[in-house]
Amino acid sequence: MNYNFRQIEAKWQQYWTKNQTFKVENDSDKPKFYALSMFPYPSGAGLHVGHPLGYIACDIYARYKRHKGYNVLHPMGYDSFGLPAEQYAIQTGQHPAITTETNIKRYREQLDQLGFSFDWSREVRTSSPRYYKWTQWVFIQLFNSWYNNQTDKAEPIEHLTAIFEKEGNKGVNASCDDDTPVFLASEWNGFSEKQKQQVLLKYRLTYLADAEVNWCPALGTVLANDEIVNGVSERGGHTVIRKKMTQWMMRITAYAQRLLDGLDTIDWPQPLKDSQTNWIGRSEGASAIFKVIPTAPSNGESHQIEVFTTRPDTIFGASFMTLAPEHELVAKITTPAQKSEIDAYVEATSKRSERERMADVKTISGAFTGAYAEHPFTKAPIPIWIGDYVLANYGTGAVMAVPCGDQRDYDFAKHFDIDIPNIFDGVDISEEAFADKANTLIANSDFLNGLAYKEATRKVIEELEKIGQGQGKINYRLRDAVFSRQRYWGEPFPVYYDADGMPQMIAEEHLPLELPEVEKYLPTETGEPPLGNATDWAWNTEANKVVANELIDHKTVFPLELNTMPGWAGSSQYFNRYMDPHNAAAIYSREAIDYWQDVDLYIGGSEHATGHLLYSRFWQKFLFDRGVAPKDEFAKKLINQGMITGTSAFVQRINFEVDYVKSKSTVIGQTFGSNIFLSATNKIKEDIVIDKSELLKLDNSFQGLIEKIEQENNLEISRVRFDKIHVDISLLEGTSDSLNEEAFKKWRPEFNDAILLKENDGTFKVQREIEKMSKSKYNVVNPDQICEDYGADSLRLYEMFLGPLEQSKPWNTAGITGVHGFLKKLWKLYPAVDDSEPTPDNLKTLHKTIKKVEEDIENFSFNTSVSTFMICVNELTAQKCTSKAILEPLAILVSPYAPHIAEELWEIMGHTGSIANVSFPKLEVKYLVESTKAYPISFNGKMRFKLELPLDMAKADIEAAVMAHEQTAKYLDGRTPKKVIVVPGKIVNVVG
RNA sequence: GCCGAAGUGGCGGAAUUGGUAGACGCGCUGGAUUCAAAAUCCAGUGGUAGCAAUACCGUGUGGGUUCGAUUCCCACCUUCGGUACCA
Repeated sequence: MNYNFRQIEAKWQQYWTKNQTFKVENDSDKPKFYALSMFPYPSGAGLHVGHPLGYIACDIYARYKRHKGYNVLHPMGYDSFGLPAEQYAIQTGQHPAITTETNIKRYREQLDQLGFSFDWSREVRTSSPRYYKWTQWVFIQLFNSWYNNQTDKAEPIEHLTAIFEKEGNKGVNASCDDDTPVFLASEWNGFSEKQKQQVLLKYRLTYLADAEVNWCPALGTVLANDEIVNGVSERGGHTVIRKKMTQWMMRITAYAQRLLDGLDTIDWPQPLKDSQTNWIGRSEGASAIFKVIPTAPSNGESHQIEVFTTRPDTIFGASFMTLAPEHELVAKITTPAQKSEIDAYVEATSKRSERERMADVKTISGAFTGAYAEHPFTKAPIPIWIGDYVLANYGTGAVMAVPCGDQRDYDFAKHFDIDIPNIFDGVDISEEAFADKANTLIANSDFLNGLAYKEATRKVIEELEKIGQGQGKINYRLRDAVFSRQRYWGEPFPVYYDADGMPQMIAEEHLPLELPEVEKYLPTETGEPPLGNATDWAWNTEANKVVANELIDHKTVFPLELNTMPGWAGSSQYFNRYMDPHNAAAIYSREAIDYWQDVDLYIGGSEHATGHLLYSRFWQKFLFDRGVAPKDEFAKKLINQGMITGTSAFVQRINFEVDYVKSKSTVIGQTFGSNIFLSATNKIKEDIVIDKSELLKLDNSFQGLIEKIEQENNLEISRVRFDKIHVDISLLEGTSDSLNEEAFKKWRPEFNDAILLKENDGTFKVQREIEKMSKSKYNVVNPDQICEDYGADSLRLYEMFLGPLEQSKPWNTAGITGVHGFLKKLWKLYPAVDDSEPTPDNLKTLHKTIKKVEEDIENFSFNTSVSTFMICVNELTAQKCTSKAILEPLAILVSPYAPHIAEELWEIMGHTGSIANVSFPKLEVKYLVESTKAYPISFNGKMRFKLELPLDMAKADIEAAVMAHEQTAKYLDGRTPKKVIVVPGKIVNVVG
C-alpha cells in the first residue's frame, strides 16, 4: 500500500472539522496554554510558501502542548482592514468588504489544506462591526482616561475633574500637553463647558491636536513614523511631507517608561527589545532655561528658551544656541536687521520634504536671529541661531550648542565662524569635538572645574535648580502616535462634534458606529476624508439609526468624525478578544480573561517591532490600569520567525548604445534596444554598461553579432548595456537554472522573437538571486502546488527542516524530496505492526528520539528534530522493527509535525479518535546508553578525568565503566583511581 | 555613525556548562533494478598527498587562554537587519 497523502490529508481535515477536534473551552481541569500566530492581512495574492512558516511552528508547539496535557487555545483570524482593498476599490469601484470577503475565503482554503489545529469557532475579523465595536470601545475608554504620574497609571477622567473642582491643577502631576495652563479650583469652576472640555482634552489619553504630521499627498493620508521608510511611504514609496493638521492622537508617551521597564519582564528576542528600547529612546539629562536678552523692538515682552541636554556638565562650553526653524520663538526674537534672512531660511526649510532633509545631512545650514540669550551662570550673551539640524519635535526644539563637545555643534560653529571655547582638560579640539563622556575632567567652567562627567552633571543640575533655571530631566524620543487616517476602509471613530465643536463620544450602548456606504473611496473635493462622501442617509443606515437619532438634537445634526482609525487599531487587542470572541456585551468576559490571562507563545514577524508590538503593549497596559485586563504585558514569550526568501531568476538583455549613426547626423547616447539575451554563465553579471572593445575582449563571439547589427542598421555601436529582467521561475526546466525557451517566448509578446545566446551545451542559463518572495519579482512558490505534489505533511516538515525558525532562509523546492522520502519510509514501517517485544536497540532508538524531539520543541529547534525523525526511521527500518510498543509512541512524536499521516497510522494500529488527544510518550532514560568518553581535565599533581556516561547509572556501574573505558584506562596507565566524583547529570570526575 | 545578528563542504544546515567538526537532507559519483525512464535500494562524497593503511591541513582573518576552542577573551574584515542630524 502506497502512501496516498492526498487521500489521507483530505480525510483527516474533514474529520477534524466534523468532530470539532480543536474546539477549546474556557474552562478545564488541565493547565491552560495560549499559542498565537500573528493574524494575517488577507491580501489578494493569497499565501506563498513563506507565509505559513510561523503558523506551522506555532501549530507544532500547540499540538505538542496538547499532547502534554494542556488546554490549548490556538485561534486564527484576519486583520482585514487595510489599504490594498481600499486601493482596489478606488480603481474598480468594488467595495472593500467584498474584496476582503473573497480574499478571506481564499486564505481559509489555503490554511485549511495545511492541517492547522486552529479553533476556527473563535475567528475574528477586524473589519467586522461585531469586532470593531470593541476597537471603538477601547478608544472611548482611552478618551475617558488620563495618566496620573503620581500613581503611575491611567485613571478615569472623572477623578481628574474632581481634583480640578477642589484644588485646580497645580498639584496634578499628569502626562499632558506642554501648553496646559495652570488654574485654580475657582477658575476651573468658572470655566464654560467648552473651556473645561478644551482643558480636559490636554489630559485625555486620546486627544485632538494640531500636530505636525507626515502627510503623504499620493495616498491622501497621514502616516505614522513606523509607516515611513527612508523618508517615503512604506506602501508605494511615495513622497512624504510635513504638514500641520488636526488629528486624533494617542498619548503613548505617558507609558514610555513602563514600556521600557516591561521589557525586562517578558521573554522576547533581544534584538526586538533593543529595537523597542531604541524607538522609545530614553535619554537622561537636564533641561536648562536661557533668558533671551531683550532687544529694542521686543516691546517689553520677555522670552526664555528651554533646552534639553544630555551633557549639562558642558554648559560653560555653550557658545551659541540653535533653534529649530519651526520653533515658536523664532518670529518673536528675530531682529529687524536679520528678519529677511531668517524668513528666507524658514521658508526654504519648510519646503523641503523629510526625504530631502534626510538625504543631505552633511550640508550645514542656518541663520542668525540677531538675538542673544544670557548664559545662566556667566551671564555672557550667547548668539541665537536657527538651523535645520535641530528638530522641532525632539526635546524642546532648541539646543545649547557646545561646539567643543558635540560634533554637529562643532561643524556648525566652524561653518559660521563661531567661537569654540575648550572646557576639557588636556584635550585637543582643533580638529574635531570631544564627545567622550569619560576620560577627561572639566576645565574653564567655574564651579565645575576639575570634576568628571558624573559629578559635574549632578553639581550643575543642583546649581540650575538653585537659580530656578533648570532641573534634571528624562527625555524620550517616542512621540504621541497619530491615530487619524484619511481613509475609508478602517474603523470609524465613535465621535461626533457638538454645538461648541467639541468632540463627544457616542454612547457605548449604541456601538458599533458602522461604516457608511460611499460612492467614491477617494477624499472629497473639499479635501475631507472619504467618509465625507457619505450622505446623511448612508450614515443613517439601519445599523446606525440609533446613533443617528442620538445625534439629532434640537433639529441640529451633529457632524461625525470623518477620519478612520489606523491599521494598528484593530490589531492592538485582538489577542484578548479570541478569549471570548462572540461576547456582545463586553470586549471579553472577566471569567474568560481570568482563565486565559495572556498569550504564552506568540509567533510573528520582527517587522512589527515598533508598530503592532509596541502599540499592543501600550493598550494592554492601559486596559490593565483600568482593570479590564489582569496582566500588563499581553505575551510572555515571543518568537520572530525568519523570512523565507525566494530565488529569483533573471535574464540579461543586451542593449546597444550608439553615439553615431552613419546615415544620419550624430546622436549621442541613443539606445538601440535589442531582443537578444545572454546566458548567465557568460562573464557579465551586473546591470552594467561596458565599452564595445571591452565586450569583445571578454568574449569574441560577439564580434560577428555586433558587425551584423551594425551593417543591417548602418550604425556603429559604442557601448553595450545589460538589463537584468526578472523572469517567472515557472519558466525554468524543473528545479534547474535552465530557461525553457519556448515558454519564455510565449510568456510576453515582446519576447516572441527573442534571440537567446546559449551555452555550448545548448541550454540557456538564468541568473539566480535571493530576494524577498513577491509577485512582482516572479519568484513566488505556491503552497497549493507543493501540497498537490508532496502533501501538507511534507510541506510542514520541509518548512521546519529548512533551517532555524528565527533565521531567514531561501526556499528551494528541490530539497523537499528528502522529507517526503522520510514520510514514505515512515509509512512503510506500519503495515507490519504487531505485538512483538521491542528489542533493546528499538528501545534505545525510540527513547533517544523522544528525548531529542522534546528538547527540540521546547527550544524551538524544529529543524533538528526533523533530522532526528529521519535517523529514527532509518534505524528502525534497519532493525526491521514491527513492535507496536515502539511504533505507537513514534506516531505520537511525529504528529505535531505531520498530523495527517500520524492520524492515519494511529487508525491503522487500531485506535479510534484523534491522535491529537493522546499523551506524549514518556522518556525512560534507562534505555539511553550513551557512548562513554573520557578526557583529562587537569594535570596539577593529580590526574582528573571528565567522563561522559549515561544519565542514571548506579555509582558502582560508573566505577566499573571508568575502569572498562579504554581511553580512560589509557590515561590511568595501570593505576587505580582513588576517587570517582559523580556530578549529577552526566559528568564524572575520576581522580587518579 | 550607533544598536543588533551572523560568517562552518558544491548547497540548506548539525555540533553549548569547551571534548571524535561537517549529523540530517539536497546535489554529485558509482552500482543494483529496468527494454528504457521515473521511482526505489546499496556504496562513496571537506581539501591535499597516497593503490592503501595513513598523514597533513581545515569552522571569515590575526592573536590569546587551555591538555583540548566552531564554542571563551582581544583586535580586525565581510554580510545582513534595525535606526539615524535625538542635543
